[in-house]
Amino acid sequence: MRGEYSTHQKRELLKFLKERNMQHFSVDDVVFEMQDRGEKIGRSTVYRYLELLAEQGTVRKYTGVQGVTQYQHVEDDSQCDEHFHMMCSKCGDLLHVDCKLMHTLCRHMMEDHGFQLDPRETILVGVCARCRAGGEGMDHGADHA
Amino acid sequence: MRGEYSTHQKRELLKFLKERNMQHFSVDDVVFEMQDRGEKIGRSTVYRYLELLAEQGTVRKYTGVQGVTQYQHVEDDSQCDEHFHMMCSKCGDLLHVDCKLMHTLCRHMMEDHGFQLDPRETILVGVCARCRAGGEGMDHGADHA
DNA sequence: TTGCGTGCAAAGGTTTTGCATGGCA
DNA sequence: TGCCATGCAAAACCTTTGCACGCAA
Repeated sequence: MRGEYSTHQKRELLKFLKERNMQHFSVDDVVFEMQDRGEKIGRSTVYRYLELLAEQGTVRKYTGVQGVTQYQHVEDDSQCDEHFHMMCSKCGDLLHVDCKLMHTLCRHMMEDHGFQLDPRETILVGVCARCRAGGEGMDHGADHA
Repeated sequence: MRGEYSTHQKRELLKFLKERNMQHFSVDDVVFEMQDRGEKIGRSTVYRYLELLAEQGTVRKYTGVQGVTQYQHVEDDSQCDEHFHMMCSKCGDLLHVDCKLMHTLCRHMMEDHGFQLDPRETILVGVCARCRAGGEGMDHGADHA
């Protein structure tokens, strides 16, 4: 059965995940961070373990900018039904929105449109306050005039 | 300058787009449909022309399931600032939500969270009424236990 | 005739898979 | 010892790009 053994790579990856709880990252982020730490871990292993954790529910997968998969460790996702995620199309940052209006929206979509919204999968897209202010990340997007 | 000539491939592709106005499709959908029709059009041409139209604003690009780009022809998008799109995670259908609450949400996100929501890019994910009723498309999703 | 448009093939990037080796229990 | 886990390389995929030829104006 998969995920049975406790190995060095798994422990290191779990450490990384806990340090970055609720943050989003790509497989490359993991690989390079591990390299910097002097830890040896293969790309396939990262893919495979993150996939396993995603199936178990402690990690979420999103398709981010340019089709690159973003992962996010979620220690306790009981609260996540209550809020949404926003992604900045400029800098790629993933943010959380804790807000009563989200709950209202969910109920409304169901009652008036028959659509059962999934807050875990839905990502609101737009531009974050920092990028609107002309801050960082302005070198990314703008792929449509 | 790009997009100057009127060619056979462009006319055929435009015909396809108009027949499927507001529907979503992938490059493969186009290629195979054209093949079935007996029309010859190269994959690169489809990519290039859709990209051009996306820049001009008559076509939208979304990153869909498994990182496959989905395109959508939008004859008149003046209304689209006012509504959102929902994607059913079961059958993959893209639906429109015309609803005052969306406008409220936009304003709220800006005023209370400093986030400038982009209704053209945002897709609400969930399960549509038909699939909830146990209808079609139930063979797709469920990629996480 | 000019130069944009097209199609093929190759390259580019991300993710998956096969297989031999290594390591946990 | 048995079998899962790992890492490498290769394959699979989608998308972009280079280049020679075709075709619209």
